[in-house]
Amino acid sequence: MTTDEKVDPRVMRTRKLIVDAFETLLHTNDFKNTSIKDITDAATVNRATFYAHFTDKYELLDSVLTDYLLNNVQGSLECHAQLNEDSAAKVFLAIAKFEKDLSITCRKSYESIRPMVENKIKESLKSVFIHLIAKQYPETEKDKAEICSVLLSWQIYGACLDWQTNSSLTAEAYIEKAIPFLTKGMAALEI
Amino acid sequence: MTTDEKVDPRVMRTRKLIVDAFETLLHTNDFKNTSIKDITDAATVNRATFYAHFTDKYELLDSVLTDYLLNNVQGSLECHAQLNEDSAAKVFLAIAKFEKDLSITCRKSYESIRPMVENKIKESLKSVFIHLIAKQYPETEKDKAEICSVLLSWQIYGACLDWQTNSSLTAEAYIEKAIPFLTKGMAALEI
DNA sequence: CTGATTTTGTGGCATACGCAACAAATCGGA
DNA sequence: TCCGATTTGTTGCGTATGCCACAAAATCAG
Repeated sequence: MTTDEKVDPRVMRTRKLIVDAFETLLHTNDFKNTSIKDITDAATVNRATFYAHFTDKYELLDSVLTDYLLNNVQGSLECHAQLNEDSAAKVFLAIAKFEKDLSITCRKSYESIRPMVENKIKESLKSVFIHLIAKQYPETEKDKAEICSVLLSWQIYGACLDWQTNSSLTAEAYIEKAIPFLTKGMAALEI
Repeated sequence: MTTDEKVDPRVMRTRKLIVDAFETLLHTNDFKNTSIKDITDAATVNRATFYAHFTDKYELLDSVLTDYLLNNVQGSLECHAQLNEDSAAKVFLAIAKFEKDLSITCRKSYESIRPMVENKIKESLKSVFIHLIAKQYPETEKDKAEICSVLLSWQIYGACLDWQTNSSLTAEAYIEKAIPFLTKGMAALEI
């Protein structure tokens, strides 16, 4: 499944230098005021080399977010997970943790990257649900599975945002109250 | 004084990778049982690249020791230091600390590298004293200055070793008792 | 708005590094 | 002792990175 073509060690190394420097910079600098030169200087990498890896800083950010979501959100589910209250709750908690971590890691940048983060999260959630549905209800038509996944991802992200801004409950308590509304929607897959 | 020719960032980087990996390896591996491949694997650097930086692992060790001594022993003296009891004591304490640090850092390797360490320390001490003498007694003939420096360096290294193995005094107390013997020798420079 | 300055991409050329292969040297066990 | 297996240096070639210069775009001060 995972393409493990051998990668030149130099490529991995400079990529890591760039990503690490980027993440460190976001602790103290606003994303939108961070130039490519700032990043490459911090990474002790030539500016031209940056462009051999990423087209611009947005692609770099995207890559960082993708990696993190892959490891933490999609990784929060066992490979044999089912689509049910349990997995929905796990995903909710993973997203909540992800946003908290990110708001700390990126301090100064969080507001300017939030829209991109929101998109990435919903993409990631959609991907998770499509995968689960295809495994559990293989006969479901593609459109239906996609729409169901999109709706679930919007619900969960919306719930997460609401929890952060309006709720005084713990994440666990919040999702428990929200679960019924999610499962009712999922049930439509059974028809 | 210090030659600050611009160095290719790649050279600095891989050199640091090699040195860092080497120091880390010495925590757990005996120097004499550590192969070049062990070092380059830990450094994620190609074996051929190692030979572009060092001729063998002895030169690597030498380089590490030289750097450390330059920063810690020779650096323990102000640039305007005089050759007197005070500077001799400072150098003694710096060497004592150096050997202690090294015995911790190199755990498993300390015994197998000790002879090399001893030579490097005495070279470093000799260099320090020659420098001090040349500054303070510029008219001293070269041979005399060298001989005096050699004798001082052997005295001090011997004192350090004796303190480590036989003495229960603190380093500060030990050197205080030893100082008179050093200064008597130094006095011969004034003749 | 204008002009100056900074940032952004891109390209060519020089250099350092990765890789595979090799012979010589060293090591370790019958 | 000898033989197989590592380790050691070395080489040629392909690739990634560094460096420099340049023009276009973006930013900023007046």
